[in-house]
Amino acid sequence: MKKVKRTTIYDIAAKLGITASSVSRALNNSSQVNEKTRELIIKTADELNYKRNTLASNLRKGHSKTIGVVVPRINQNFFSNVIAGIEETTYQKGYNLIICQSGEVHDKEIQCVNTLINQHVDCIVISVSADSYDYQHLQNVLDHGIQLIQFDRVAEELETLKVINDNEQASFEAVSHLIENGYKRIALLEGPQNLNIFRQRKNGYLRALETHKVKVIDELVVENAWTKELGAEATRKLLNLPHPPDAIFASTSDFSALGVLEVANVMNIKVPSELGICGYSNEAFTEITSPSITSIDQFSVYMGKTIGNLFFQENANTEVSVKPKIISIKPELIIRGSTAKKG
Amino acid sequence: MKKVKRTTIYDIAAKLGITASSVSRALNNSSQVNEKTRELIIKTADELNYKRNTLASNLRKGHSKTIGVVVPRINQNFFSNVIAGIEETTYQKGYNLIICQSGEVHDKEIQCVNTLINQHVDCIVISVSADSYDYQHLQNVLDHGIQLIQFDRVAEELETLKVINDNEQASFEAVSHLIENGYKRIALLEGPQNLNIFRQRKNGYLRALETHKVKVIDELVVENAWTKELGAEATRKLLNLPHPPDAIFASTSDFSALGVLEVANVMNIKVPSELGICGYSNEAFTEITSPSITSIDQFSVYMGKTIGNLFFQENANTEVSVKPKIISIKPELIIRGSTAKKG
DNA sequence: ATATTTTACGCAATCGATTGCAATTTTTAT
DNA sequence: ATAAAAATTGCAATCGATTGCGTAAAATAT
Repeated sequence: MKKVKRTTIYDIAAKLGITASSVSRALNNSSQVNEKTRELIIKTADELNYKRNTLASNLRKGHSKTIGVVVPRINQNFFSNVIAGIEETTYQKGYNLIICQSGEVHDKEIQCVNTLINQHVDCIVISVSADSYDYQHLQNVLDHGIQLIQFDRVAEELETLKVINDNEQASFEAVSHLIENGYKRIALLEGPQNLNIFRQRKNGYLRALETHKVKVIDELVVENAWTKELGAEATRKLLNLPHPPDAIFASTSDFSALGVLEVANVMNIKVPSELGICGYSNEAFTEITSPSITSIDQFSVYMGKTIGNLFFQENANTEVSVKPKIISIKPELIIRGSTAKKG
Repeated sequence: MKKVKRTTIYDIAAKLGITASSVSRALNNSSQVNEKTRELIIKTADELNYKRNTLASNLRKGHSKTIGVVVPRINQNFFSNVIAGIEETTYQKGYNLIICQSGEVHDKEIQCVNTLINQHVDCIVISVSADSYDYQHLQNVLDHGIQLIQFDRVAEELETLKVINDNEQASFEAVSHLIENGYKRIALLEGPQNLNIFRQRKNGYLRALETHKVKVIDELVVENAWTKELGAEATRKLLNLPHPPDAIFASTSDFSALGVLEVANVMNIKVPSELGICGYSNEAFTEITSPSITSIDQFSVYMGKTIGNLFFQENANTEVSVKPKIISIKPELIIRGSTAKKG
């Protein structure tokens, strides 16, 4: 099964007693080939089970019709949804996706990016890993004339196309919602502050407090409560405080929020009457916990589609691109049982 | 930003007054190049920010170091996990993944496969879509000398490498578990029977009944209860039967099982005392419903890793491959609250 | 110092498809 | 029937890297 000689345009040409040029032209719908010979060529190509060698074609044409995607983890809901969205829009235009996962490790992220540059991808779509500390590798992408689109977690200082959520506003609305529902002492579980998204979410939290003239209490802000376990741990500490919070905004993820809920259950603290909980991401499970968890939907598949469309739109521009475009998608607060103090 | 001329081995050669051959050899760690010139070459390559053109390299070498993956949906837990597993094992050997989603549509699946053949991928990994009715396109992959690995949903009649779950055994154990826990009338929600996995699961169900001398009741077997909604609908019908079941095995998915649970709640039927529920896939949420749902873990990430390893293992064999290998992974029954009749 | 083996490097073809330009054939105009 | 224009097709270079073969240079042996 190894050494199968695949048929090339030369084979077709030979069989028909013509040149590979004509075959190539026929197969590419060039107008400069006779209709009858085209039909003949296509027929024999079919007979010989010809499949174009995209490698050769791309090498000659100088592009790969391929888009590289780098995400921390493929099998994380948000990312797999974004990827699905990208795939959907790009596939129909004949583009393929090469997927890499950085595993939240900066060095692997660099490796991935380099591989993609080697592959001559036409565009790299990336959401940086949590421990990224410098962005030389991304600058390098630009230097190689490769389109770069950052999404969600972005290096703000780099002038590239960006597709992001308006995290600040979403957080603002979530916390405002908590305040308006009568919660007074709202804790924040925050993520690594080197990532823009977590900074923004914190800002939204702070702005909401300020707007509603609620004092910020430092001990209610917990760093790096990222996972369910860390969320649970943070919650235990918070609820054992002399002045415990009456609501927790798990700005890091719904998993974290789930940790909060489980600890509340164990400690026999009633949600939502004694403790309000709001998560982030609108994972499927938020709907089926009891009570269900208020969360924020990021429209991840739509985000993916937006990325795909942005790429084509920018590519259509033969002009020098205008200033780096930033598309911000407004997330939606999904109100559920876990924040229904009044109700 | 468009027309960036990338540096090639010729540029490096020119700058150093040597030939591209030597540059190529140096960069490929060939032994037939002087150590000092190699260092010099690598140094200048670095200075000029050289990145190998993988297209050219692969064209010449006759392979692409790329593996194509076709799944119904990327953003379905099981599949994204398998993909993550494949990526992990293949990435470290320098292979890239091209991902396509068939969207459960046969024609798109064919398109995807053809694209991948064009791309000269070294291997195609596929889980066929639900409405696949013929497998000419897969035969075609083989005819082009491309390694083909089917997983989970496979065309059994095709002699290819396969990595599957032992669905039959898993189902058998799940249903046996229900019987042993005292459930007498066990309904089955089954999936499209053109897919091997659902046939096997049904077989396991039947074998369990037979083994425990329980009579099969036709009206308790419901076709195509695939999604949460369909699961719910089927449940409504089942529970309104003159002789309703006292357990439902949602062999299609945990989502279906979730539909069952929700309907049971609405109808005020107590789970697990009045109705046992078992799902399939061990989705994250099965753990957090109340009661939590008994399910079957498929070890999806591990499955992905197995696929990756199988590819390399087969590729190492320069010999003609032995008879098509089938690797079966034993799923694990995860017993939770929804089937604890006795407890 | 000469012969022989190694080592290092260059030459040129190759992978398969594309494309500018030239050559030929066909069509249309005169 | 002849000239001019248009439509087809062929020729040959090109994309960038790799590699078999040959030769020059260096290292080793005699």
